[in-house]
Amino acid sequence: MPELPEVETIVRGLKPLVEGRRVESVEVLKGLVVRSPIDGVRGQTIREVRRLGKTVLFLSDQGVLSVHLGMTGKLLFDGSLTQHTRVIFQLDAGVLLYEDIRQFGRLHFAQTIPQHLARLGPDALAVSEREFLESLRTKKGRIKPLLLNQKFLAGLGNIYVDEALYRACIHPNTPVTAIGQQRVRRLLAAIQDTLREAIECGGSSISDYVDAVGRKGGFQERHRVYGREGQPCPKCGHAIKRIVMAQRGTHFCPHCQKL
DNA sequence: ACTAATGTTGTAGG
DNA sequence: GCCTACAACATTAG
Repeated sequence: MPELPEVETIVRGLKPLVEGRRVESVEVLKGLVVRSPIDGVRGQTIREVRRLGKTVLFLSDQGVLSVHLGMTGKLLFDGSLTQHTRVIFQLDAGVLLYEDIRQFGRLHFAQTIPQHLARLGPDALAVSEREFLESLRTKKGRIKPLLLNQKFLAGLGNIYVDEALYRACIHPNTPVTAIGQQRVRRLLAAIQDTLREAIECGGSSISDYVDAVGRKGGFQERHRVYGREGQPCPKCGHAIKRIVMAQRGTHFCPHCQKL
């Protein structure tokens, strides 16, 4: 799915298309992704589209529609219906489709920003060095699972954690207590550089990610470790290794990222 | 047939 | 409470 750069790309694409538009009707074709009623958006004018971590928020005067894309969720403006179209939002100009093959995504409508989103950590792009350092200092365990934890930092997923750790020369299994202040600073810089570059490229299209108008991203061509098992490290030429950590495929260079 | 896939959450055990 | 591993959710692709 959509991690921070992909969601950011979707939001930037949607903004000029749906802000100011009125939702004329909502049709739920298959309800698995909708766990609480979203009829409340009908008749609402979308004032703002915003990203919160990996969630897309549609703000109106009466409430908030939140869309988490799970692994295969898509928000498509003026797309055509497929067998995986789950929700149709008819707007006064154009149509917004929610599509989701695996249906791990979730849509909610509420008066205010939902509770579960209030528990998110600071946004990975916006967090200050001081906040990151102080929060990390109180944590235990290994660095990769910590970076995947949205309550610690919102926005990173499996691709960008591997890419950021590679750039910071930190082994994914490193105990967080073993990372000194300088290296923590370098890690945050690596995280934010990676995210900014990925946004510039329109995100990573690994399997089926596309933005709001159906365009693929380009950052997958710049991945240095993710999905590159056995291929040479761009820095030292050693073969990229793949292990399983935190139940996720984990890619790193055993020479550049030592424990 | 088996495995892995951009994510989150609940449960159990240390 | 914090941390880890595992299963579950549902579908597709190699």
